[in-house]
Amino acid sequence: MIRIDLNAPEPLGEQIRAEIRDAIARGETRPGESLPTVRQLAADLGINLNTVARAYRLLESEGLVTTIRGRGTVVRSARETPGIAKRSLKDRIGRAMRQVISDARLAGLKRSELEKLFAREASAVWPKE
Amino acid sequence: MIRIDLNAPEPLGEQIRAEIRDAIARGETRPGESLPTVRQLAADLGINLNTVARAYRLLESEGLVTTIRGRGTVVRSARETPGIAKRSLKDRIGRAMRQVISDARLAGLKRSELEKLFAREASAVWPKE
DNA sequence: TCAATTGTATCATTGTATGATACAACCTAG
DNA sequence: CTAGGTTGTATCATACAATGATACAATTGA
Repeated sequence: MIRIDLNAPEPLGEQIRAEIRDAIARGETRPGESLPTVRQLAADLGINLNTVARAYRLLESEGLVTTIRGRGTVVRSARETPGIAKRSLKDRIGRAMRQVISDARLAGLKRSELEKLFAREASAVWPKE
Repeated sequence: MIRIDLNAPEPLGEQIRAEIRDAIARGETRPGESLPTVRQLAADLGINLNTVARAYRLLESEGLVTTIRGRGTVVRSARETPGIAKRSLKDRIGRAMRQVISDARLAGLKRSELEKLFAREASAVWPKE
């Protein structure tokens, strides 16, 4: 179940992409499972079908889904890890993490609160460890 | 010292804003300290002065800095916390955190790696605890 | 085969980001 | 007190990205 915020500053397509990426990372939608059709999801969200289609194509270019005209879009199974240098990867994640933490601090969150939040979300993504 | 990436997908103004927010949250730039002038920073970064000016105005609207024409822009002292409901606030931070974690997972980071990364960045923002 | 279903391509419209340029407020040397 | 320099601001133009309307193409299945 995908939800977006029509008034958010983030583009609709980006929101859709992020939601689906997240659902896949958490294992909520599993390999082989079909995503809603572009028309279906567009109707549900009240937006244009092209916006959904573009989000799906982004996900395909990331290797997360496979889409075939006439059949639909399906979550791919264990994708081959793309050959990105781990150095720059960690840098990118690190910058994003830093921004979230700075925001939390400026917003007045306590460190312990943020730690709890982090632990909860991390456990949702890595359930077993 | 503020650095931006001219090729990044994020808008230049947003990058500047984020960098300065971060520097303030970490205490690298302290209350009373002056930011570079719009022309100075624009020249350093090789961009238009308006882009810097707009970023500064965003920061002012957030209550992080005060700017006076003819004098410059200065980091504000302990700002009064804006009256945002803590509920929606935590939701917002939570969503951002979730996205970072999902990204890390899909990128192949191990949970332990991400935890180290989190701890490091958190300590930079809350040095004493 | 033919209709229904699915994604794709094309074009127009709107809004945002950035930049060029001119203006206004402030400060300080003299 | 005044002139010139310094600082931020306002206005306008342009480029690009995001979204949407509409028509097209590939696949499926009765």
